[in-house]
Amino acid sequence: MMDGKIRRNHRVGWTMDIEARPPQTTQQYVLSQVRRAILTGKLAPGAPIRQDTLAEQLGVSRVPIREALKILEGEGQVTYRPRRGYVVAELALEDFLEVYRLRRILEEEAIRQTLGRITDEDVTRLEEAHAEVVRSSRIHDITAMAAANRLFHFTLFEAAGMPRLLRFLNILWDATDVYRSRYYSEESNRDRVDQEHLGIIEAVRARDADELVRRLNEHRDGTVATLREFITERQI
Amino acid sequence: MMDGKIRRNHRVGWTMDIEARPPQTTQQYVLSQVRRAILTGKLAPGAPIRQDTLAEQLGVSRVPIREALKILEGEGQVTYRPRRGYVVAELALEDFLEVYRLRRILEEEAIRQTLGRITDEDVTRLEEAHAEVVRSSRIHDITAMAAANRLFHFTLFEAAGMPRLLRFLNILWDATDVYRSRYYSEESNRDRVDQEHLGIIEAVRARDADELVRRLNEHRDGTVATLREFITERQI
DNA sequence: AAAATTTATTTTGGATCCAATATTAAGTCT
DNA sequence: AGACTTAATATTGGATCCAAAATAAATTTT
Repeated sequence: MMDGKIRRNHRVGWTMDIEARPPQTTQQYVLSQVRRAILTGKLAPGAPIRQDTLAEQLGVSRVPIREALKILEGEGQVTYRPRRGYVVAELALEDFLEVYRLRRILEEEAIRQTLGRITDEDVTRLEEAHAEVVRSSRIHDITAMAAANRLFHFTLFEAAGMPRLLRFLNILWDATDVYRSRYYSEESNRDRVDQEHLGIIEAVRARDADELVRRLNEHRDGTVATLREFITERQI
Repeated sequence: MMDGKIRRNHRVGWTMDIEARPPQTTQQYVLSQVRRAILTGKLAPGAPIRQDTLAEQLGVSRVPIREALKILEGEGQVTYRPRRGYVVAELALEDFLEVYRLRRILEEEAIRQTLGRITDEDVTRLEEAHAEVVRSSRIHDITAMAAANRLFHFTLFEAAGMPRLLRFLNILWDATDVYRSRYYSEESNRDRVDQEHLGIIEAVRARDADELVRRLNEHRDGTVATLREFITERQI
């Protein structure tokens, strides 16, 4: 085992793309980095998370690592067994379907609440998010598209003004982030998303709740059908 | 500030009632104690949580405290602001209503799933839980009744076999634990609960999903109506 | 050689120490 | 006195150190 001194290298030169100014606290920095590592597959599902290794890689001590891992545990992104440590959570087909089933219910609730109180500003932000989705879709920037897509949907969810519901939805979306990115890597899927978003915006503009719910369900079911295959083939 | 050595007194003589054998790790111990403190009102909503003080009281260092608080933050039991520390979460009327609204939706989903796969053993456990509710209700043991009541409902939720849904429900129940205990301190409320549980069991036995959902909603709405007043008077 | 046992190594959990920020108190100026 | 500035204190965040448990490797036993 190594035990050289910590260099806190993330304050100086760090090569990764986003993460412009480092977060307020180190744990937040660690949290975002571990999130990214899981998302990009650097930390693969089922892989144990060695605190020492991670600490060394990020140039921090183990303390902020542990606190960040506790948060991820709460979100179900990692699983924890006392004295055994943390493991990147695996998503069986069953779990995947549960996530989408819960999303269907909770998103309908959020959406209906939103439609009753949505402002023109919200609609504008929705359209802007959509524009960004299209833009990043065109240039094949999967990461940007995933982020923009999330912003698109959460613009609607946030407007509901239900913090716990929002938190649950975030957790559910996080759980399948990896797979969603895969979905966007197919051009046909990207085009489909763009198209469906248009229909969603239309329903929002018309303040037609039932139609909106219908379109969102359709939108969601489309991804589920495709992603199902990714999951099952991973299982083999 | 004091800084005497830690005595780890929770291994030896600790006066509190439950918590027979101490949990595997200190953070688990801390977690359960802080939970209890919030539940009993020792840590009142809005009150800042001083890590040093808490550490001294529990006879541990601040490290497990911090990890436990991170979990509670994830559950929304405490709020956190970097460099400012943790505060016991306050539940405004709005939040309270959100919790029950989400419970209504999620519990219906859990229940319907459960009814399709429930075993006779589950029903037996449900009846046992009910018996325990009645027993503790009779002897005016509010804490025991709250625990038994929770077991009663979660026997149904667990049988659904949906881990994320179960976790969400736990979070929602935790958020209003304090108020539910108050509800049970009224004898008439306790009797009402016992009665309604009988109806619920009946619907489960008959495998009548719609009837079960209806009864559960009624059951829930009853508490909401009463608890609403507790909340509003606290707000003043 | 395979199983069981012992020893060595790794890894986690917790305690203590130190630095940085936030909060409070004291002092200064108008 | 009230507002502003500066010093003192309290509190959090992070690093390091140590003990206990788990895992891996080596040894012994059958």
